[in-house]
Amino acid sequence: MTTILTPRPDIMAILEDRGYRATAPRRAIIRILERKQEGFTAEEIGNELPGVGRATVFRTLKLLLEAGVICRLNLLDGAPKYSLSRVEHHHHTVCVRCGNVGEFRAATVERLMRAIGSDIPGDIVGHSIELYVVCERCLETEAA
Amino acid sequence: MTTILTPRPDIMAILEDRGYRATAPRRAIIRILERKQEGFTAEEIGNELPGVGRATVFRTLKLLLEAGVICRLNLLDGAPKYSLSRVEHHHHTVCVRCGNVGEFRAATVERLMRAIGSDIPGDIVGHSIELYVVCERCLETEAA
DNA sequence: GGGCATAGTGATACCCAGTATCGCATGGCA
DNA sequence: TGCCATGCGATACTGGGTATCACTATGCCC
Repeated sequence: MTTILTPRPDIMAILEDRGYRATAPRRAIIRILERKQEGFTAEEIGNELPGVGRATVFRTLKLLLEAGVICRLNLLDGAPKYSLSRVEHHHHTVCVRCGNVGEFRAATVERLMRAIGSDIPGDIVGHSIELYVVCERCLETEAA
Repeated sequence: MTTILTPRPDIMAILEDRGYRATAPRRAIIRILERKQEGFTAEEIGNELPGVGRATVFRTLKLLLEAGVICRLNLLDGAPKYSLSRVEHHHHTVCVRCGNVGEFRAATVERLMRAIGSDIPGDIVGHSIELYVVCERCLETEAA
């Protein structure tokens, strides 16, 4: 096993650690989303696996979400998208033209959130930050 | 006109300025959401106005969204909610227990976002920040 | 390796938020 | 007062996600 060295070890192992079985549909879904670089929809995954039921795709994405392996984010119009979490805690950039998703980390953000927390009544349990951008690729296409 | 002094002038007037007619259903919807303090769903509005069609509720909410009179946000589970924008630019707190929505403003956030923008490829066109909280009321209920 | 309990599966029907369509109604201006 | 574009309600549809249910396959124990 070399998983100790990789930032994202065998995803199936993460689910097994949580008591879930390593079934063929789960392996297939994981294999596909491991290759996705830019966010994906449940439908996309389903389309690449005609043998796997729609319900199973959603069930598996839900497990991965709970395990923190993937995260769910909203495009500006509210359409949902998933993305592999490559680093522990991060936020997303979403291109408003092509929908591509990027990750960023900023320690300042976390510090700021804690600071804001002290000004707000109640307990802060989490936050979500999305940066809407026009990505470099889309800027180039538009310039042309 | 006293609109200059009030933070939220006659909402119907805002739509009329944008070329939309002041119809009875629109007035009714606006009258209801003006009284909502804590975020609301489209369904809620529809339920309070049995005479108004579902499509009209969504159409009107869309106009108000485009005019910046209300904003749309997502609960942790992705369920959508609307809230009246009382101040120009702001962010939301969402109680993960009861779903109530609050507003907050923090100049630091805006400065930070600009700072982060310079580290990110592409053009930043907007951002959305949601703080997930357990609100004071829910904390009290849980303590009891 | 074989048998078995149970977790997981696909099909299907359903739910909810939101949109498209379409013939009818109404606001606002002349 | 009449006209007609804008807006309306009803309805059917879409897309994302969940519940149900009879069947299947995983993984554990022998």
